[in-house]
Amino acid sequence: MEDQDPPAPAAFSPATADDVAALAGVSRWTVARAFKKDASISQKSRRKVMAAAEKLGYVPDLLAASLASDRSNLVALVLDDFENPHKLVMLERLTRVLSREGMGVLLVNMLGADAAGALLSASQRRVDAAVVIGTRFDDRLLAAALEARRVKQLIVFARTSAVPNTLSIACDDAVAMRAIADHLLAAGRRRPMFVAGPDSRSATLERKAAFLGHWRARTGRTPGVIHVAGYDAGSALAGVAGTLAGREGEAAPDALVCENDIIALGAIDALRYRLGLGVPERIAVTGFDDIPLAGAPAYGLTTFRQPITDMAKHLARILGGTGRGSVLLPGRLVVRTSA
Amino acid sequence: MEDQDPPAPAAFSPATADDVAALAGVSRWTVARAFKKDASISQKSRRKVMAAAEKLGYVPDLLAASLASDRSNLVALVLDDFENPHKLVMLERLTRVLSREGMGVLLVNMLGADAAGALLSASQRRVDAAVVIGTRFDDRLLAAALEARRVKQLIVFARTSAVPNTLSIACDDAVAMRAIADHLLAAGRRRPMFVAGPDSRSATLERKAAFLGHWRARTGRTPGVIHVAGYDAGSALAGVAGTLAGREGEAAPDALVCENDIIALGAIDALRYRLGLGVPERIAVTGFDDIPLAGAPAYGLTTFRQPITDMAKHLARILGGTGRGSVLLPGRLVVRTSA
DNA sequence: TTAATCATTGCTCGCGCGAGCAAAAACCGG
DNA sequence: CCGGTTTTTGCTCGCGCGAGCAATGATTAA
Repeated sequence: MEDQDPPAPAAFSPATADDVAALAGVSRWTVARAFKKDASISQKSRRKVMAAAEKLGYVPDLLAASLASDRSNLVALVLDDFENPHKLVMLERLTRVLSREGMGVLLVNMLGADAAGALLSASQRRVDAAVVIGTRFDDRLLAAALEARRVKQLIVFARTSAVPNTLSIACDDAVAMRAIADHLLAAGRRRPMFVAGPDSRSATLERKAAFLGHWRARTGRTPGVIHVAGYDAGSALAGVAGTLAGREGEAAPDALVCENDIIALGAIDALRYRLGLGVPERIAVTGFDDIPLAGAPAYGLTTFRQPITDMAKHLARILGGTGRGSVLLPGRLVVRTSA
Repeated sequence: MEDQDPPAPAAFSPATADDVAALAGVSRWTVARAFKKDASISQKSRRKVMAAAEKLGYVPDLLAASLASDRSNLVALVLDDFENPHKLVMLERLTRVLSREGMGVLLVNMLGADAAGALLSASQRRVDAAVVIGTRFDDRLLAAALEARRVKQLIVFARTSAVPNTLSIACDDAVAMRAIADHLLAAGRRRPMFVAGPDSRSATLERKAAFLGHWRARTGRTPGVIHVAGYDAGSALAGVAGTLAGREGEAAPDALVCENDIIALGAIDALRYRLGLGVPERIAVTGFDDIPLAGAPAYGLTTFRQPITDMAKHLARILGGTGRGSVLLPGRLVVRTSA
């Protein structure tokens, strides 16, 4: 007797719908219907099926289902920036909302802006849609990639998009930047500068354009711009410190409007620890995104919060069939101590 | 003539191996071989096939391949904590390394510690393995979930695991905490406290145990412990401020050893902005993970960096078939100004 | 030149399920 | 109890590909 080994779990082969059907005494398709909402099936058979399924530990195989139908209930989330903690917040919301709708999330790292490769690997898994969440990627790059490898649907998240055949779900940057500009004006700031990331050619200059445009409209003057070398705090620190070193009086800004929170934190550090300028006494600083650390007392960053949950819900609606076009959702200015 | 509309891209149906085979004048299986490394195929046919594939924009359908074989080349990454930016670093490394090996990443949000649900949705997509990256999840929970829904392989990442049939890839916490303790001792600190997260029952107490044990071994005294309410900076701030308020002299610690960087940042803020205690003059603070912001001048956090890339590579090796057991990789103490 | 050997190619069968329709069963008023 | 409905159930076919073997052609030793 060799009853020593436990029933080798490695050799276990999961139950199929046929197994359940046999046990429940119905056909395979009745089993399928039992697992489908709004299916035409009697309470009695559904109960029978569910009992049998429970006993066998059966769950429908989504892979086979994807192959048979042409929906995979899988969406690719394509990311090109893992330095901004705000991306993590987005991932959390998106995975939460999408999984509640029964959709899976394929996370794709868009290394070195290889949009084509990213969308390719997504399409190989038959994703229902690819959602691009990024700052660096270029619209033209995306358009080309979209043309070459057809993902059924391309959705640009947290940014507007000029790519045709593309939906965009974003927060209204123009409104946001106006709110920031008005807040600074109301606080008596008169010589702001905009601190942007390196990708001057990409669509992230939307915030920049909105801010500069609104400020000019209200004051007649166009603020200067600092481009830092990367979307990380270190680059922002170096860039801001380098640009502002030695500026005094009217040549020095009295506010820095930053493209996002990470850059803003770097800017604050540059002002305080490199230039010895008080924030907000001498220079006000604003960010964008409201990352978790923005609220830390060390920074107290005044920033703008995007309605991520609403955006995620809208995405789910689009993927679910309800919900139609691109949207621009309103966000909210979060005033803290930095401005 | 209605050549006005471009060939509707929506109706486009991707080429299959059969299409390529027809165009190249070979059989479907020769096409498959052309796309497989180390397959038995002549140079000539491979070139023919590749040319035809290029022309049709064919790429193998991984979904169908997964169904036919029993490898999906899909790995579930199960996360239960999206507040720690370090998780984003891990995601970046893991997606990068795994995608280079041809594996896809399914991101699963383990909401409310629902390990069973998370593993279930992973298994429904036939993942080759589920990689759990978390702080909150409980080993028993995991064991139960593993039992119920068999994922072929369960791998615990960045933590050791006592669950049977499980592999673990982690940094050696014991060595790490010893390094931190020794560093503090060398700097003359004598009354440290450990700042831990809320999950006293979970396996994250490994770091705590390692630190307390080593400190006791070297000094004969057991440091106190502060449990904060959550793994976020706000909770850490509140918890540390609340616990230390009013302590003076010998009753006050001269060092706070924190379970991770997020808690450490909250602790620093508590000391500086609530208690008015200088860091590191009055109290030294250490963290764990070396998140990007740890190096910001506002904090200058002394911390411990895990070898994420090596850990990811080891994971890829395990999934690829080479690479066998659990590992404990060495990390590195990063000394900055906070301790 | 012939049989043996090897590289290369083709094929049968099935992975687990869904769409869409046909068959069966249940229901209903007269 | 019957024809007409409506609900419920079953079935054929195929999604795109892989495992593993059989067949084909190429190559070599005898």
